[in-house]
Amino acid sequence: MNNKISDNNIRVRFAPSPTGFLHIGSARTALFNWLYARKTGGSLIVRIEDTDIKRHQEEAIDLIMQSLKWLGMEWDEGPGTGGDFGPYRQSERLDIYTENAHRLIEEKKAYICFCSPGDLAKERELCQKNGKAFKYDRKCLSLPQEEISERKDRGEPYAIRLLVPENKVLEFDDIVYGKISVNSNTIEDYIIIRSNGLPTYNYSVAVDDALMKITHIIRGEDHLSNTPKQLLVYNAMEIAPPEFIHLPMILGSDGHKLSKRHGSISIEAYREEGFLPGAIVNYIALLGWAYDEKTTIFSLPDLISKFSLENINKKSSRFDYQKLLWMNGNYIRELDESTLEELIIKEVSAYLDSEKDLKRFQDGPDIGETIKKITPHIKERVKTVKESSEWISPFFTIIEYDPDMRDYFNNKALDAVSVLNKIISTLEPLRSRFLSSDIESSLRDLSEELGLNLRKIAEVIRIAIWGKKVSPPLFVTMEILGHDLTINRIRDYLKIIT
RNA sequence: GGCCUGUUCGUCUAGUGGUUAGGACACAAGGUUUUCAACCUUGCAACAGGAGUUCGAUUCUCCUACAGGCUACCA
Repeated sequence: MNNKISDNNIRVRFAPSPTGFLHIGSARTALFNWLYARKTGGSLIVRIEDTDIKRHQEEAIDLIMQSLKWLGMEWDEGPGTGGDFGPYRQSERLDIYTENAHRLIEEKKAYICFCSPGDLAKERELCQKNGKAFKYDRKCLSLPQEEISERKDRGEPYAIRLLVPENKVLEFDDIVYGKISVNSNTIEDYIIIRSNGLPTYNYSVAVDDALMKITHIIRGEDHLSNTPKQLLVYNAMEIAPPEFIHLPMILGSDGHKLSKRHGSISIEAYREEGFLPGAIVNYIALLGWAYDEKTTIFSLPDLISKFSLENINKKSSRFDYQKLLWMNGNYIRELDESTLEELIIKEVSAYLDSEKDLKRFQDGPDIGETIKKITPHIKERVKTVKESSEWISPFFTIIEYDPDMRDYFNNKALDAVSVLNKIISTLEPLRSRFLSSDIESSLRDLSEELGLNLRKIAEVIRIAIWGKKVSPPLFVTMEILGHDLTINRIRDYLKIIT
């Protein structure tokens, strides 16, 4: 995809399992891998871990890669991209796993197991009841060779287990979490190849990382406890393990695992909600990483130049939608006008098409033109692109006055009817020059004449022409609406309140 | 249950053996203002608890509590 800047051999990988959309947590993992690769001039490998047939969804692969690209990340090797260490889908590497497993059997580092999952589950349950830790009892380790051959020939299903050495200290130095050491006795002879021939995660991941010459494994903290098991595979294969960098988890606002009940968790959903990729990247970069004591806004190039593994922290963080919103508002304000216009045009057009309840004008104002005019005035008022529809749609639709807007002025010491009539006569002469500056000065004059402050006058007009208590800046709004529509809406409103 | 990990304002975080423990979001008040925002000012608010080491611990060690992860023929 792109030529390596320098051949320093740093190789990192992002290895999603295609079970759905790319979600927040995986996106952060991908981001840190990508940043590290770009920072060091190394390579980012994308590998699809699709060995779970039940949960596998073919479409998810594309969805995930689309989201990565949308966020601004590209990779150097992967499915569809190619590379010297492929294939990059585990489902296409099955032979590699079984070949290696059989070699391990020959080397007495693994063995065949005929125990049925059902029996094992029963035993496990029993242990749990008695409060004891279950560990596979190696029943099949001592099976005579003839029996193994015989049962295999009979077609009896079997799995392959890794022979875990006894009482060995498994140690690694995680760049984030420091020295981690576990006694091998706490690990059972876990299955590396299931009876259906497919490898299990802890085995295939280690085989692939080893064979793909991954030098730095950057992944979620949920894999910290799995690492010793994978170390066992490296040891068995006699390959030196890579560096490990575990990232603190991203939790929901209540401190529990991020899930749908916390709101949107997929990057795709945030895209649809009108979030900008830069804002999302900026926000998730700050979950578990900080550059200094004050900087919060980072462009992609900033992140690349400032990122370092040493600044990753250990504490899991909670996803704060409010802060993401704030961040997004920030990015919207910083966006150049024409890009923002395009986004808003797309959003508003889709909105007008999809909302069947809206009554659109037959030959209403031009969407593109209108949005160009109003964008500078709403860009600092919206936090997502999606919100722009609410601010803009009354330009193109017949407004409905809901009941509390109808009698809004009833209990106010303000004669709305007479004020509105005066406003009409003030505005009518402006027909040929219906510009916000002229509108404003005429209304200021009127305000003085009536001894009524501009705020009140604006309030009446706003409700009459917009049907809401909140609108984009009023005089510009009137200008864009145009003389006739403005006057007509005021007249309509008058009819309703008299 | 066993194993592994973590704990600074409500949230994201900075930080150090001696600091008025800093910033950001959120919240509150004020300013600006045609509404709402944006913007500016100010405020609120934290070192989980207990022992120890030390002249001195938020910082180092241990224990407890709480939280998270792994403990599958899921990844």
